[in-house]
Formats: sequence, C-alpha cells, structure tokens
Amino acid sequence: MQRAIALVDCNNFYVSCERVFQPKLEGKPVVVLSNNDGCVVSRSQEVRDLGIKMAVPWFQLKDIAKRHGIIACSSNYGLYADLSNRVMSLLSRLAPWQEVYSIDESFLELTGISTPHAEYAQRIRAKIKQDLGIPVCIGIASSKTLAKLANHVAKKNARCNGVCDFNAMTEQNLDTLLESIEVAEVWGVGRRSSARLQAMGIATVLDLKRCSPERIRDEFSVVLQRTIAELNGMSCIELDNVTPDKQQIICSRSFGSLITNLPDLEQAVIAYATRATEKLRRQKSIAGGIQLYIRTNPHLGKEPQYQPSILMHMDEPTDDTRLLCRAALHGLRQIYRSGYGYQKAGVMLVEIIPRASRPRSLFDDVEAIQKSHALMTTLDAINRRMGSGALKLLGEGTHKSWAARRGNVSRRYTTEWAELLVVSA
DNA sequence: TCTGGGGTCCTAGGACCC
DNA sequence: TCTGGGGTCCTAGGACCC
Repeated sequence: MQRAIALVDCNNFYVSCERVFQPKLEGKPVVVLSNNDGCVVSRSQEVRDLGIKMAVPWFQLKDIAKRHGIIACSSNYGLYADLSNRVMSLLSRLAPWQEVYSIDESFLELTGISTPHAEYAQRIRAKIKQDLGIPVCIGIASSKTLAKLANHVAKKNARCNGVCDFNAMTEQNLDTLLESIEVAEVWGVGRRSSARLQAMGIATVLDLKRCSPERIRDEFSVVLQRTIAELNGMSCIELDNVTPDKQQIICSRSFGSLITNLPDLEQAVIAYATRATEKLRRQKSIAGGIQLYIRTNPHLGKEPQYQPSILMHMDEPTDDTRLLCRAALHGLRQIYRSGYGYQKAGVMLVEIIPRASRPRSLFDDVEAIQKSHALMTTLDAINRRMGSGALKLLGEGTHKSWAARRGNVSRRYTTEWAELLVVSA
C-alpha cells in the first residue's frame, strides 16, 4: 500500500487567530508584527498581494500601510498558542497518527484510510473552519518532503481548493508539476544551498529529484541526500508523535529602547532567566548550565559594536530560579562593559536532563533540594492561578523601562478571565 | 525614532588518549 | 630533511526550520 502522509498547515496563522476574535478584520489587509512591533511575521492574503514580504521591518512599511489601510496587530502569543492547541487536539482525533510539527503545522498519517484522501482532507478543512474558524490547506504525498510541497501547491493554486494529493497524480504529471517549482521551495533547501544548487544548474524541484544522491552527499551533506530520496517518494523522515523535551531553552528579547546601564540589564536578565526556568520546570527538567549574551544594535553600523556571551556551569543541574538567576547575574557582571547602548539580551539553558535522572551523590544536600523543589512548585502554582509574574524575584523589578513596545495588542480572549470576549444581548 | 524569537541537526577541527 | 595512526569527545559555527 502506498504511504499517505498529509501536511495540514494553517493559512497565515497569526492573522487568522486575530480574525477569529475580530471579524471586522476579515477581507482587510492585516499583518501581525513581531516583538517590539519590529517586523512582519504574518500577512493576510491581501497584504501578500501588495507584494509585501515576510520579515520586513514595520517602520519601512508606514507609507504603503497608510495608502492601503493595512491593519497591524502586535503579536499575542498566548492567544496563538491556545488556538494552536485546539487545532492540534482536533486533528489528533481525525487521524490514527499525528506529529505536531510547529505552532501552525501538523503531519497526519492517512495510510489505510479508505475514504479517498482528497475528500477526507476536505472534511478536515471544513471541520477546523467550522469549529475553530481557522482556514487550513492540506498537502498529501508519500513522504514528508513531498507532502510539504503538495501543501505549497494547494496554497498557491486556487483550483486546488485548499487540498493537493500528489499520490493521486501520475508520475509524469507530477514531474511536470515539479518542473515548474523552484528548488528553493523544497523543505530543507535554504538560501545558501539553493544559490549553490542554481550555480550547479539545478534550478527546479525536478532537477533535484533526478540528481545523483552521492554527488549531493559529497558536495552538501547527508541531509540534502535524504531530501532527494524523499523527493523520489521514499519516506526517510518518520512521523514522531511525542514531542521530545527541549535540549536547550531560550528566552531572549530586544528592548523597547537601548539600555546603557548595568542595573537595567540586570533586571532584564533576571526576567529572562526566570521565564526560561519556568519553561524548564514545565517540562520537568533541570539544567547544568546557563548561557548569557548581550548585544548592541547591529543595524547601527556606525556605532561601536559589542556582543559578548558567557557560559556558566552550575555545580549541579538545577531548576531553581534563584540559582540560575544568580549564575546569570554573575556572568552578566563579567561581560558587561559601560559605554555601549545594548539592544538585546538573551539567556539559554543548556545541558538539560530530566529531573528524574538527576545524578545522585553522597554529598547531595537532600533537604536543600527538597526545599527548593517545594518553593518552586509553590511559585509556579501561584503564578498559574494569579497570572504570570504575580510572584517573582525582587531583582526583576517593577518599572521596566526596557520593556518591549506593543502598540496594538489584542486581548487574550481565551486564556485570561479578565480579557474574555463578552457578547452583550 | 523604528530591524523578532526559539529551536534542531550536521560538520569540521582541536584536544586527548593509546 | 624526515615526526604514526586511529579513535573518541567536545565545541563552535553554519545551515535550516517556523
């Protein structure tokens, strides 16, 4: 039996989330902006039609936005994450096997489902649209890489009506189609590789499909070699339906304005380390190290640049906010130099292992570990009940002069009681 | 004035060992 | 003049993804 893998991908997901709760945005040109209202991270079709590219700085679009009445939303990740969970949960009930691939994409195993797959996919689309208000497109093929391409086709061609099934095509028709798609569209072929491939005369997906795997392995890597096999319908990348624990946990942000003094940086670093450690505890892990970096604004080319980083090893792996913050502060004081305007800081937890596999030693201070665990559990419980940040370390501060700008943020309709959507009669 | 955030995997090269 | 060979582990950096 031929393998059938579907890729379900939400259409301009963040914009679609905003539209679910603000129907007046329907049919209008809408963008969602990154943190600090910096760059465009999601564009409605109307905005794509204006030729506006992904990741363009918003301030460069002010004119065109005014002319066309583009509506800009600040990003509201709490809302998107919640809607994503609902989409994924619904999908999990519609297929025997699921891999949640990203916030807005999921692979589904359709092999063995007797309903014609394109028809089945249309039912999935209708169900998600009806229950959650989110539009999706679906690509179906015999490998993940091909399913991604099929999804691309489904999105681009109105004739597909949101679904494209490569398995239903003849080899010849599929090859003709692949010949019309640029090699850069292939999953795993980024800017660098596609430029090199082009230079080698490999311009279309079909060219790559027909390449010698050995040659590609020699000139690129095993990764791209595997891609060729996948393009030829041999499934090499399996569906993984457990989300593995993170091996590193990052919290980094640009500041709303440049920071020049150490105390403000210390506040930010404590805030970021606190967030990262919360994520760490959520996956029941402990970290053996914490890496910290600060950096000036690279876009200010004329200014002197400074972007140091430092890695601190913990005596023992831990999930205690106090210990990890202390280590981060210690590192910050080592790399901080006055005289620079800092634009961004980030912390990364590394050497992450499950809490359950904490190495034991004779010298463990069992009581201290238990106390720490109890305190952190309480801290998390209070913050869950009272809202994130209700209880925090004093060093994080309350006046965050450096906090990000968010000009037009929607309410957290689904996750905060105080921001529920109330419809009056 | 204004340029995101969070991840994974692979490879090359150095340190170190026998 | 001429300086082995093979293996492992770790790290930094590149490339890619959404």
